[in-house]
Amino acid sequence: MAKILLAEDDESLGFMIEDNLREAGHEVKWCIDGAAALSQFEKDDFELCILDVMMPKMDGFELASSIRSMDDFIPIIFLTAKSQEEDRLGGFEVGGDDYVTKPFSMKELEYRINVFIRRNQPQSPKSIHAAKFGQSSYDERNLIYSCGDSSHSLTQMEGGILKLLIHNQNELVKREEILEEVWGENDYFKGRSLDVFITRLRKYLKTDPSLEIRNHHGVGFSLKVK
Amino acid sequence: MAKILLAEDDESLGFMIEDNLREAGHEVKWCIDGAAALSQFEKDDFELCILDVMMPKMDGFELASSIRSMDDFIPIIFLTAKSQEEDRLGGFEVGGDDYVTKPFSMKELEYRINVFIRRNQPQSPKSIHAAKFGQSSYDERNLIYSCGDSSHSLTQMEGGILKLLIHNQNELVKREEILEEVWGENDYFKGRSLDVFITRLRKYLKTDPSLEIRNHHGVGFSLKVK
DNA sequence: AATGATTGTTAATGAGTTGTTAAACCCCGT
DNA sequence: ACGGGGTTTAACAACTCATTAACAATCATT
Repeated sequence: MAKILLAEDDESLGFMIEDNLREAGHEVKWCIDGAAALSQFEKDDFELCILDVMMPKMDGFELASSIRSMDDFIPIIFLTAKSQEEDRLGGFEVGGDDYVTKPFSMKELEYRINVFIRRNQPQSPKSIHAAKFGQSSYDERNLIYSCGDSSHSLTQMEGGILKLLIHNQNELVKREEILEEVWGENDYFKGRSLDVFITRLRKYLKTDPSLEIRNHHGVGFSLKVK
Repeated sequence: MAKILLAEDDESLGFMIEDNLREAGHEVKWCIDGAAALSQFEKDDFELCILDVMMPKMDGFELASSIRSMDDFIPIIFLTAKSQEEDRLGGFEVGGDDYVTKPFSMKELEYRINVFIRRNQPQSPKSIHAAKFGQSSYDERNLIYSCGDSSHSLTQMEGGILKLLIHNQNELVKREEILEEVWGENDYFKGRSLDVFITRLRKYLKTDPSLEIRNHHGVGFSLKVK
């Protein structure tokens, strides 16, 4: 499910965590101290870090800030024996995302891991993912544009373009960006197709007076939401 | 910073949280029970939810799963007085992302909020392309020059020249530099075009009295910012 | 101050881009 | 092969904006 870096000096605890996470379908690299974890992090690509705070050689906070300096985004979860607040806040200060206080159950740790994994996977297959904009909404998965009570189902191309525009609403999206994203290629005729679809989208969006697709001559389009 | 829905039935605690979050720059809607929070959520667009677990009419978990059925992504943080594990896990089960156990410090809550806000931001690294100069700003990506509340959309050439001048504000930019950068070639006629665009830019920039495009005879131009 | 070169400004031109409609094409299932 | 939905191409109208022209103002050099 995810590739996880685990830094934990307690042998039996570390082993148990590693084992449980493997069981849960994750790929785990367990390091016995902070220094080992750091060099492992540099060598390999992980999706999530679980760091014990109290460790020999390099503690969890130090390790976290080293990791943060390399990767601004990877989720970091601390394991801490102390429950004093200053320790927890210290963890957030060095760029941690969460902490679990010992003793903890594997179930809780797994839930916390899943929160971040879910967030890193932009689309979960089940979700409805209906983006709202203006007085309308667009369901990307089912390609349905709705305004008020009326709704209209879009084609692949229409939907792809609208999705891009919504994702960058009030922002200019370059012609080439759209062509690359929706068609995968950028030639003269695809460009003319794009214009055709823009016309169609404008027709659909006419039901919502707060929306407007603007052209920026020679550059691209933007979806203006009043 | 973020638009937050707060559901908390304890009056004094709710007020204090609302006040603190406002102080921290957030926009907060505080609801006194779960039912009120749910109808508020339906009416408005929030970026994050903070839900007390124990509430009259509709408890936090119930509320959370209603919210989840509408929005699969919005971060949900629970406030819980109980520290029993089954309660925490229940929170994750209905789609919660985090919980804070009472009593907690505002600092800790804010850190947790920030974790999720930070994670929700990275979709717009492009919109920050707005450079300020004088009392104005120029959004390079969207080719929009704004001064005060008025704004004007520029063409490619206008934008290219202005960008160069802003990047070298109060510095002399040679004619040939501009021609090379914007047109890719440097002949007599492109030079005359440049002069035309300088005129246009001067017209736009007239709204900002602290700005002036100066000519350096036989050399180039500079954007003077007082 | 006189001269020629450079720059400022405005307006006209025209090449190229976009908007729109309609027809042709293509793919898929029948 | 046929039909239907979706995409692409075609054709033309409408528009935008870079360029050019034409002339005025300014500057550098003498």
